Amino acid sequence: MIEVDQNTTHAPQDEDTSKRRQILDGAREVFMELGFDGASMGEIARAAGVSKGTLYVYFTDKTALFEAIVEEETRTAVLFSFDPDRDIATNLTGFGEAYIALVCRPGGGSAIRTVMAIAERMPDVGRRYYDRVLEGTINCLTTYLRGRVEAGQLAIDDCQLAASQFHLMCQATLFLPFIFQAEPAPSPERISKVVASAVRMFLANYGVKG
Amino acid sequence: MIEVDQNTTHAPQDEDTSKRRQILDGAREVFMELGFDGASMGEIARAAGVSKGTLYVYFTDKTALFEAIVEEETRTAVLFSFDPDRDIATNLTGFGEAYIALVCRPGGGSAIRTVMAIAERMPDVGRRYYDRVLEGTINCLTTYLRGRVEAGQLAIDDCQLAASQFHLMCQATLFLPFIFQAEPAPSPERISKVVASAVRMFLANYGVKG
Amino acid sequence: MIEVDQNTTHAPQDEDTSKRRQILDGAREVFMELGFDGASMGEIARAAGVSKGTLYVYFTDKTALFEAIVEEETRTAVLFSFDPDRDIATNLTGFGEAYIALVCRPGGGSAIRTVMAIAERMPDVGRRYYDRVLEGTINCLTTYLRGRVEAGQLAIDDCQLAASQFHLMCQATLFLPFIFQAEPAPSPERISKVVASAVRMFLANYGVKG
Amino acid sequence: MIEVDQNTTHAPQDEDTSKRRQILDGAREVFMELGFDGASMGEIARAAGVSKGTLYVYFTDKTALFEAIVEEETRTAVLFSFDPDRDIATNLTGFGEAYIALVCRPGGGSAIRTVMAIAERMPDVGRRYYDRVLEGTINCLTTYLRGRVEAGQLAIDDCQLAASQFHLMCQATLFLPFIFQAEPAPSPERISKVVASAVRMFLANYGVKG
DNA sequence: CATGAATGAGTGTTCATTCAT
DNA sequence: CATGAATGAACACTCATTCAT
Repeated sequence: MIEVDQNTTHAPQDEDTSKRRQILDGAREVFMELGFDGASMGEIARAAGVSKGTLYVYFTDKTALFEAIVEEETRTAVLFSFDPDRDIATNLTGFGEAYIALVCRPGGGSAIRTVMAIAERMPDVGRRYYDRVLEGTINCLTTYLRGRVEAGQLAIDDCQLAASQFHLMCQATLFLPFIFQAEPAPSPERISKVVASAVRMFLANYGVKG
Repeated sequence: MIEVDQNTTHAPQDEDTSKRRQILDGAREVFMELGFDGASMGEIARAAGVSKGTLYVYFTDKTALFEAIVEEETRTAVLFSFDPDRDIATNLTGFGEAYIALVCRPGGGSAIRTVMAIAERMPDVGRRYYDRVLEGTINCLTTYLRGRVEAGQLAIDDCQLAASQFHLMCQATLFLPFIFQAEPAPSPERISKVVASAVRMFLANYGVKG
Repeated sequence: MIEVDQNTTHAPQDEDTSKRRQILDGAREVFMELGFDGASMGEIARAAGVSKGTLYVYFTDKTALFEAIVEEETRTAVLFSFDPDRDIATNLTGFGEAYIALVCRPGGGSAIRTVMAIAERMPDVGRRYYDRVLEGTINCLTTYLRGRVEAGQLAIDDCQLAASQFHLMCQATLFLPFIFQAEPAPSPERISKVVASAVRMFLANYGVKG
Repeated sequence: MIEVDQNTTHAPQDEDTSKRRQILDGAREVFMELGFDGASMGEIARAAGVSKGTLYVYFTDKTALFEAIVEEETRTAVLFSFDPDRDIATNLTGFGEAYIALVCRPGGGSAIRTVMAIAERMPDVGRRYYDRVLEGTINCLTTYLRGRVEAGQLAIDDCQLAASQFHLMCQATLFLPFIFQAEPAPSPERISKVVASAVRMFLANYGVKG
């Protein structure tokens, strides 16, 4: 009758029980495909391979589960690196191509779409996602640019603005048609061309002449 | 006995019965605030000031009502004009500032957000909206640019790409934080500054030197 | 200002305005096909070629309209006649074949089915229909049989029972499979055979020997 | 306070969870009283003592629940037995009285009525019910008759037809008035008289003389 | 009288959530 | 802890009925 529970370490309060992982993975899949409202807890349970009840052991409600997914998404955001040994054009091109390939791959825009969709009703979620992922990406670039400015290789007044400009230019003709389902994912060649054009424009304006 | 009534037909088949307008207005409000799934027909009826049943007299189902809203949104899309008597920088600045003021005003991004959110499940709606509104806007600019190229005032290889680049650059640091609720609507001053920077960069690259 | 209404005879209180007829005809069609609950007033209005509102000018509600249909159905019930100049077998055969052909033709069982379906919830309707149509048909036969008994041509104790027996025997293997959609409407040949067998059995039992 | 519960599995996948039984019982009651269209899922839930949602755990929709009821009704169809040691008249009388007592008892015609009512819109349901219940009953009798024919005790050409004739004759003056609510359930005495008359007529025609 | 626009109670169905086991 | 049966509030949608014209 006495039950000695030696298994204290596998309690769900642990941040990463395998069950919790399963749920997060299943939930991401469903939420990203169907959006917050379109996703049902039943579907999520099925995708995660757990019972519906278990969902509520780890997350208080649908919203909390969704927030956890988005939160995680912000932590897994890809870090872009810049190689100081290579020239600016190469670094910008590498960054631009990697970024566009990432967001314009099938499913690549799901998180952006899903979070943007809910941002009005869950402003905190929207803001956190923007700050960590989009602004994070841009900040990465901002920091790189600032370094080049300090090294006298670029002439930029507002590096943050410049980073945002470059970030957006790389998407020209690519991201919006893709995410609105007006066009399929762009080919690597098309991406190269667009990013090359962005790099050219960027350096034409911010490059140090001579 | 004589009754002068030029609007004798109160039939719902009329394209613009006041009831139909009421419904469209109420529905737009609710759909744009809550998204397709988040909006309920009851809420829409309340917002429109009609009964739930009446909704179904004018629209076969929720989807049809939503599509009608989006359709209308594409028709009310603002047309941007370019004045051939003014110089390119002025025209670009005017376009950029008007566009950003439009989409970054409170509620200005709702349609984009709402349609983008549903684009995966309703690809036709997404595509039509993109084609008519976003591409429509860009095409407007493309045409203008092409004219200037032919007039020898600009040196652009791919005018469509250039238009998209400008269109996106104008949004730098503004639209994404706004739509993700990370920042409030930008001030006219901030818009001016960002658009001015975009114009500068655009002309630095595509302007004809001399 | 004075309006002399000479058209007093076409008011809806008249038992047979053409509008009333139209409605009854449309309603019969729809009720008989879909049953009381399955039929909608909208469908009936469409079938009758009048507006929904008009339905309520002539009938207080759906139930009253249904009752009027059934009532009418009882009045249009076919009268079967027996020819005293022909022999009993011929008369019974004629009656049997006519009756089965009537109820086993496509749509012929609709009234029976529809009224039977509602009889528990509208007992008056069920009883009246039974009394007037089914019992009416049997009474017709009963009267004929009674005449033959009095004429010494048949030996029947309970003529009503005998009439009902004959009425049912004629349906053997035909009506139930037909109305349950287990078999299509029987061929005239099959009907002949079954009725002939019923006549034979009937006379074998009730016929006067010698 | 002590609860003995040997049925520890409360899973709905079990073919006969008590909940499933409860639902079937409640649904039968409501469907048989009000018909398919007249019955509402809410009413059924109330009658079954479960929530509306639970209905959908066990049955995919209203139609499936209805079909399950009818299916079950066909399986519970009474089997009639004939005792070879007793004479034909006794066997026929036993069968006839049992059958009429069954279908003319209060509620005894509900299934027939309900299924017949829906047969046009759900032909499969109608056909299956007819085949299994009505034809099943008649086949039972057919088989018995065929045996007697082979034993030289009856002279019947078409045993199926003869069985159907007997089956129907037993109902004479009883079933139709009962199901149309024109008369209450018949007394055993009345049933006896009618069945006796049917047996007499049947043997007068098909009996072997001598 | 005839209309059909409008209603709102009601329908079948789904789903986030709870809880006994 | 994990389950999944059970719930009930909410949903999209239908329809008998009303009423201004």
